[in-house]
Parts: sequence; structure tokens; C-alpha cells
Amino acid sequence: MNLPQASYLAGLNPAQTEAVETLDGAVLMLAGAGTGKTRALTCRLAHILAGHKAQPWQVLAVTFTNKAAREMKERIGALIGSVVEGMDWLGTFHAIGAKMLRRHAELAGLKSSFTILDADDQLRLMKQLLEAEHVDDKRWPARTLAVIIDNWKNKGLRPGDLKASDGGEFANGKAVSLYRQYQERLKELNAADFGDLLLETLNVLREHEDILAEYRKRFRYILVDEYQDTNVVQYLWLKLLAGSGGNLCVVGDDDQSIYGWRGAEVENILRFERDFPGAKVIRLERNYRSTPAILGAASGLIAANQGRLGKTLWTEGEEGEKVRVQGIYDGEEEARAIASDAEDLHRRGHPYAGMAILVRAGFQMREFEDRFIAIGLPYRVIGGPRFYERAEIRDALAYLRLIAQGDDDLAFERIVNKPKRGLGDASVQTLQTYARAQGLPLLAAAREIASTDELTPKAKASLRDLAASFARWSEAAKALPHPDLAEMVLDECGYTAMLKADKSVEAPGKLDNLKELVRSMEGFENLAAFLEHVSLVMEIDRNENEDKLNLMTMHAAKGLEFDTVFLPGWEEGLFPSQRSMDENGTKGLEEERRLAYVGLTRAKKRVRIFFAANRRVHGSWQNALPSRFLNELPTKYVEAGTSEGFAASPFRDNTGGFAATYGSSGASGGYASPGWRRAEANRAAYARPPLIEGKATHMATTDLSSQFKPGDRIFHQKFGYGKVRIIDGNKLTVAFDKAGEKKVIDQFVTKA
DNA sequence: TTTTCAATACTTGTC
DNA sequence: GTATTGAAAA
Repeated sequence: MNLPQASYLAGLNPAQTEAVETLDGAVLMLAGAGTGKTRALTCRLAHILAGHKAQPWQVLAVTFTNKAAREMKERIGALIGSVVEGMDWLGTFHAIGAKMLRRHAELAGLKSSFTILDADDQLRLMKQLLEAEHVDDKRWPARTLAVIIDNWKNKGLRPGDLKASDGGEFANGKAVSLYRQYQERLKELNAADFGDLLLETLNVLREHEDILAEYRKRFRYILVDEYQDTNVVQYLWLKLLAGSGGNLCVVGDDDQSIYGWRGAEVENILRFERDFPGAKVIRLERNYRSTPAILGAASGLIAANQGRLGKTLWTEGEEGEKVRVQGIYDGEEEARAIASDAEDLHRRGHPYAGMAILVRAGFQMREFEDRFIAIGLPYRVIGGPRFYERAEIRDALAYLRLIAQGDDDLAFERIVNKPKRGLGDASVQTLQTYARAQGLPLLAAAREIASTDELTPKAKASLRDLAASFARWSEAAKALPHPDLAEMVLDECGYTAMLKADKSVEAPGKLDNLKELVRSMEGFENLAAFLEHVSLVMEIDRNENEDKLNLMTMHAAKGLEFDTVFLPGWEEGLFPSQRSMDENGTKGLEEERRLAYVGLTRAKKRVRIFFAANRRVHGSWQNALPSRFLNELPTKYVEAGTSEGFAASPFRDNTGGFAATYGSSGASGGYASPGWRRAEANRAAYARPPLIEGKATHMATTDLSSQFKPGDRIFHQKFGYGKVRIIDGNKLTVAFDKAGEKKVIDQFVTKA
């Protein structure tokens, strides 16, 4: 394909061109927000393939999300056509890990047909282990163990790599032993969890030089997107595959690293030049997305962070609308203000689909949804509960899994009594004991136990019926197309009947979801292919072309862009999140700041930030202070919004006049007068209790006389939840869930 | 075994 | 404030 100076290179700026053409050796593409990263990346791949530097199956291209993988495939396809279909190794870390692990499963003690467990299965398994070890799951919940083990796996640590004491307090020091048992159980079940897809694969590569050599030879070019989000295993895995002389190109932006809490190590990108000596660093600094005002505000904010690689983003064009910052009275008014702003813009010809509300945490979405439903504003929530995670979908999948793999005990446990068949804990327990004694999978054991006297006649009959049904379905699976099979199974097992009889509001939606599931099966060759897809791709395509206002978390917004971005809830404690700062100190704060940066840089034309003076936290009202991030926005790019509700509120400010600057100036005038400001300042000084460690915390709005008694459950902004032990005047001794026993002043505490 | 009520927790969330 | 979860009652 000798294109006349390859058409896809046209229109790239110099930095992008360099990123596309520098094919050999290690390359770090530092791509700021909106700098045409995806474009450069897809062009690079097109360049490799069109120039016959490598065959499509000799390129390893890794992304974090399925969406990113899909997009990349589409865009390369658009550039070079169907050659992209040969790119067998384009996908998420987990999809590629799964593919490798299936090839070498026996080296990891698995069969290549192993099942991939999701978080639900994982948790159920751990609960069983904890029970067997007589661990009090009140004190040491399975969830916590799952997090501990996941973290180990993210760091590339197997049970053998740990000291017995590494588990800390958990279950009186049994964590490492539980990890070992968990891994053993997985092998017995012929299953792997998500962490294993990477960790086990890494170990295969580490321990088998011939296999590693084969992959190294195969992958002539390696490309990694969102490198700032890689964790330790992913890093080790890439380093191994790339070797010292590999053509490894990583793309990322240290300023957009927002997944530290789930194991991502920004250090990976900061360290890249040292890891791969002679690496070429290419900076993409020209921003094509945002106006200078937005970019200026975002750059000013992120400059407050330490230890950045540093980029200077620039953009052309008119400065554009300033970032509007607006204080309002409470969360309800915030929803009202944003809804009417959105309607206003819509009336002036801006589609809803070009607007997004980006919140810090999921619970903030509720008041927006309430408002939108009340006024009939069309909206969509992005990144909500995942389709395949819905209970009814997982139930249906469990039936299908069991048909495909009769020994999938976790699937069996899930559906034995769904719909209700009169098989409660007691019966299942008996069955399990029997199965273990006979060395049988649960389904086979169900068939056999019917001829013993172990159970009540009713339970036996139920189990016999169930086993017979599965035998019938497995037989039918051979002849029937799998979507038809799924429909038949759901009808015959009584699941659809159960939902039809269910009078709750959710039931019809669940039935729709099941229909959608059956429909989505049509695109797959067979049941096994479908199930593999489901376990790796936790989403299905939804029509995204309707004109609806977008509502999502800032995390979910990464990689997206909108004309207008609304950023509600910029208050100390909420954003930056108190918990993040408490648990990770400055590191946590800096990650919050990067999150703010991500939020701001999603906007193309306008940004509107809101903060409320009062907000309900866990049911009780809290007085809130404007976020410190507001003070970090360069004033030249910011303007104050107006709001009656806010101006009328007794807002107290102690962040250096922020409320006076932004909260009540503008057209409504009056309240911005020096006299009013002084009066407010005095009132604030008078009413405010002394600050702990000079740090602004939320104040309890309830009256000052101690209203607590020993045993009360309370909430403290800094220490979290706890129980009151002793009361001494206004001083409380509180046993906090996480922070231990502390003496605190009652004004900093609210009833939980 | 199933239903009901009280206790409990409560960022972010890919695969 | 509320969704989920676990233990007691029907």
C-alpha cells in the first residue's frame, strides 16, 4: 500500500506526526487533555500496518476499557479498512490476559475452559471460606478480604510472596492463609478472577522462557493507552513482553491519573524514562478541545500539584466564556439552578446531548434525577449499574453457565432457589456436604441425592426436577440456536413467570432486560463465545443518539467531551473528598485535584461550577465551605454567578472572602457591598467555633448544648463513624470504627 | 422456608 | 435519607 504520503498523516500537527512516525524503541507520548491523543494513536497503528512494518496480529495494543478498545478498532478501520480485523491482540488488559491464559491454562493449574468469576462470585466464595475458618464476618467482612486480596494481586503478589504477617489484623492474621485457600479453591472450581487473568499470565511468562520468547517475537510493536492508570502487574507484564529492545509506545497523561485507589501507580509513567533508557518523550500540548478560558482555569488549578512531568497546554481562538462559579443555598437549589440553566441553553439551540453534569460521587445524582423527572427533562445516567451486573441478568447467565459447564458450582448455588423451589439454606447445606463427600459437582450431586434419604421428600423432588431440567436443556442446547435456548430455559425454569407475578415497579424493567439479553446473544457464534464475551465485557451497547442531558461521575467522564459541563458540589469535604484526604493525605488531595482537572477539561465551550452553603450528609444537614479548588482557579478566567437563594442565606465564609467574591456579586448587587460583607464576616467570626488544627471542617448545624448520650452512633468529618463512650461537658470520648478511640468536641460531631 | 423488620453503612468503579 | 442486609417471627 504505497499511498501518496499516506493520507492519514495529513492534518496532524508536528508533535502528532512525530508520535506517529517514531516507531522504533521506547516512546512515551505525553498527551494532555484534548490534544488529539486518540487520533495520534490510531494513526500510529495505521502507519505500522499500512507500511507493512508488521502484520495485524503482530501488534499488541492494550486499553483499559472495552469502550476504548472498540473505539480504537473502529477508528483504525476507518483509516485502513478491514485489515484491522486481523488485529487479534487489540483489547483490554484483561481480555488479552484471558486469551493468553486460556492458551497456557495447564501451566497455571487450570483447564483452558476455566470460568471467569465476577465480583459477586468472588465474594460468595470468600464468604464460604470465612465461614469454614470461623471468622466473624461482622468484624472481618468478606468485602474487606476481597479488597485485600485484590490489592495483592494488583501488586503482583502471590500467597508465597507474602509473609504471614502481611495481612495485618484481618481475621487475627489469617489473611494470607485465606488468600492461599482462596487460590486453591479457584483451581478446584477451574476458575480465575479478574486479578488472576493478569497475575497468572504474568507468572506463566516469568516461569517459561520459551513462551515469553514466542510472544516477544510475535509482538513487533506494543502500544499502551492510559499508561498512567497501569498497576504493578500490568507494568511488570508489559516490561516482560517488551524486553529491553522492544518497540513499546505508551500513551498517557500524569495529570489525569485518577485511579490510584484501585491500584494504579502514577509512578509508572513518571519513571518511564528510567525504566526504558533512551526512551523518546513526545509531548502533545496543543489542545483542540477547550476554549483558552477553560484551559487556563484548568492549567492554573493543576499547577498546584507537585511532582508532575509538566506540560504547557495551549490553544487557539477567542478566550470564550469565563468559567462561572456560583454559590447556592442547598443541594435542591443546585439541581433547580442546573436544570433551568440547561433548559435555557436548550431553548437557545444547544442540544442536551452536548451538556453533562459531572458529580464527585454517585449519591449526588439523586437530587438531579428527582428534579429532572419532576420537570420532565430528558436525561441519561452514564456508568450506572452495569447491565451484566443486574441481578436478573446474572441469574439468567447462571442458568446458561450451568448448561455450558455442568460443574460450575457457583452458578448452581446462585440459582438453586431462584425462582423459589423450597430449597433453603438447610437443604443446600446438606447437598453440599453430600457433593463434597462424593467428589461430585453440585448439579450431579443433586441428581444422585434424590435416591438417598438425606433430605425431605419435597426437597428431593425439587432437586430431581431441577437436575432433570438441566439434562433436558443441555440436550436441547445441541440442536437449538442459543438465543432460543435461553428463552426456553427462562420460561421453563419459571423465572419469567416469577417476574410476571411480581407486582413491584422494577419487575417489567427486569423482563425487558432479559429480552435485551436474549437479543444480544444473537451476535455470537455459540453459547461459549457469548459467555466469554459477557465475563470480559460488562456492558452492552445502548443507543446513545437521543438528545438527553448526561449525568455521570467525573471518573466516568474521563475520555469524554461536552460543549457544556456543569460541576456541582464543589465544597470542602465533598470535593475534595474528606475521605480521600484522610486516608491518603496530600497524595489523596492531589488525586482529587487531578479529578477536578479532568472534570474541567471535559468542556469545550463552557463550564459552570456550583457550591452549596448547606448540604444534607447522611440525612443530617451540614454547613459546607466552598472547595479550596475554587481559590486555585486563576481569577482572570472566572466570573461569579448569581443566585437569590444563596445571597439570602446566612452563608459563612472562612476561605479568604470566597463567598463574598463569588457568591453574591453580580446583577443582584446589594449583598456585595462592603458593609454587608463586613457584617457577614463579623457574624461568621462570632458564630464559628475554633478550628481544629487550623483546618476548615464542617460544622454541626444543630444547637450547641450536648445532645449526645453514651452509646449514640455519630459521624465525625475527620474520623468517620463511631459510638459515644463518655461525655465530659462538650467533650466526647468516641470509639470510632476506623480511627479508634478519640476525644472530640461535640460541635464536630453529628448524629449518624 | 419465607416474610418482615430492625440494624447498618455510606466515594470513586474497569474487567 | 435510604438501600441493603441479616436475624427473628409467621
